[in-house]
Amino acid sequence: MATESIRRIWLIVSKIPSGKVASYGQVADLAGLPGRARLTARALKVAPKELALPWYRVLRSSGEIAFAKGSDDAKRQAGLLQEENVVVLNNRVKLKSFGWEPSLEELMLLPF
DNA sequence: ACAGTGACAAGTC
DNA sequence: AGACTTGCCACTG
Repeated sequence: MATESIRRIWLIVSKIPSGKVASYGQVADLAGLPGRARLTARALKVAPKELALPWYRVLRSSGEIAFAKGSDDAKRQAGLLQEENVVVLNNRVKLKSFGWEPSLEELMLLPF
């Protein structure tokens, strides 16, 4: 069974809007877990696929896709992002253009 | 108990 | 642009 922290991370990820991306650290922060970027990575790895989380909208703080460049996982992620009109060049996304900046209302809806 | 290992990040050089 | 270091902590052997 997933821990409370893991479930909070899943909740945040589910709120990243289509066409936008967030970093592992940002997701952890929003989940009330500052400094826990690696837990975000773990949470995505163990997430049951029935949740259908938009895991591919989560990138490194640099905007890079976390998977090794050229790997099947990286290619799949880039493809999913481009379907949402997010531009992926050389395994990375420009956070300046596509980074998610949650509005106040969105933050208010969070359960903490 | 203990050492390694992560879908990471920020700081330093 | 890289390469390293430290901090994070759940999980695994």
